[in-house]
Amino acid sequence: MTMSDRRARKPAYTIDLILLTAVGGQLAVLLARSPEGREKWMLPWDASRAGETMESTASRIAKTLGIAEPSWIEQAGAFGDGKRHPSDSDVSIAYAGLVAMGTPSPVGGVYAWFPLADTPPLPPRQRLALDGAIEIVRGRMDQSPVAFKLLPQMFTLTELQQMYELLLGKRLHKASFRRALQSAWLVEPTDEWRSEGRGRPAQLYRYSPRKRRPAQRGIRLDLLN
Amino acid sequence: MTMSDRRARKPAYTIDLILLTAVGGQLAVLLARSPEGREKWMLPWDASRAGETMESTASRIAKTLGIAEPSWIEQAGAFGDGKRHPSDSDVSIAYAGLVAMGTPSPVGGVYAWFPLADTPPLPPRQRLALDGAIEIVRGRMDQSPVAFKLLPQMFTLTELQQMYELLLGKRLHKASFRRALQSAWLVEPTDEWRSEGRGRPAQLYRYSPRKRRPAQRGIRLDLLN
DNA sequence: TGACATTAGTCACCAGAAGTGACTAATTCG
DNA sequence: CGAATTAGTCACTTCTGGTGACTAATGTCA
Repeated sequence: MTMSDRRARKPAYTIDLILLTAVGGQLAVLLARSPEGREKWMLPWDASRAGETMESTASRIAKTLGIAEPSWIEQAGAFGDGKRHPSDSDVSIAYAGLVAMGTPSPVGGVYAWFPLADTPPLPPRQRLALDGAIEIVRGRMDQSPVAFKLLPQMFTLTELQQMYELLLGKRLHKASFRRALQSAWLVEPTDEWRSEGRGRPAQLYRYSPRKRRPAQRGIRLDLLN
Repeated sequence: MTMSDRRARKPAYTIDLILLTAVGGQLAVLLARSPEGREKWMLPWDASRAGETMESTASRIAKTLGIAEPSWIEQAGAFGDGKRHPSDSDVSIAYAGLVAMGTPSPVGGVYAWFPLADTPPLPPRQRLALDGAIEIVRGRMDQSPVAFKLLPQMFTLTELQQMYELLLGKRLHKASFRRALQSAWLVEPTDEWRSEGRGRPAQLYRYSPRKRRPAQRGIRLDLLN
């Protein structure tokens, strides 16, 4: 079953895919034009096929969008509660996926990236799924190398910092950021440099985490507020 | 539909409830005796009824267990992927709930608290749900007052510290813990004291978070390891 | 009754982490 | 060549958390 023959029968549950990338200094989500109206949009979705895991369904959906394998994928929750959805399913399982910026995207008028600040109205259940997925991604920053998965394999430290600033929604100090990066052993320098117009060229790094001590850190009760 | 007439028809999806509490210095989960065998156990579950949200279904299940409203509840993910489940549903949505220690529990031989380290075999899909729920609860410690929801309304700071130690799986230093607690403005002292046998009596506190500045803290890249 | 054990609560010191501004380095542009 | 621009580092300060030792208030028991 694909999105186009979604009226065939009522599926038990469907998979919603929230693909995120960074474009123009903003997070953006991939939406599909709804067959129901010229200017109606929705999250890509489909029902699971026999023998598929939920995550492999999400991957398959990504593939049909012309996106190669997302660089990261994770379940973002189950949504239902009577909210409307393009499928007639009672419940949909949302998967959040990240796509490295600069990945060649589907052209055509069927799919398009929308900056998060400027998304069109969505079916109510998908709106919840999208908001939940963003929260998941932002919340995973500390546990998962989310920022790296939004960048190409090689990147400058300034690009990495800008990605963190984008996800955190606040400016970071250059020296602090690099010091933290250093002590976390997350990146290794390559021998390539990139000259971006004016200014001193920047060294390119790649993500290459090293095993370390279990990061014996203190309690952070202050985050509870 | 209840657990006992679960063969009536195949539900689209079911709700699994993972109720956790602290007993004897350990986290424990509430399991129900399976009708299929004397010594078979399972997570409490049920199908959603018409007009119910998924979360209210979870609350209702808790109520049928003789547990008053859990002090905290949150979705812990959707599980399916062909793993077996007492229901025949394709997918189950897991909800994690916390019960304050000392809450009167269902007697009878149908329900029982099992320390996490000593749980009986569970249906495969429920095993995943349980593990996922524990991870969720442990991971929410920084964002949610999870530890407080496992304690009665009034508690000593030593009890609170022990609860954090239980959830974190490591010892904390008394002075550090209290300093962090102080600067987080999470508790307020009552004018009651509790004498626990020998030793100086301890002052009782209650959870009473005050709004504060958004805790403008640094980046924690070290957690990525 | 008075020393001792036990638990609560606090203090002061120290080490390490993060905030910050200023500095040097390497490039383009005019 | 000099100004502008971006990369990269340094040193100083501030703050947070780790730690052991201290005082306080109770019960226990010789």
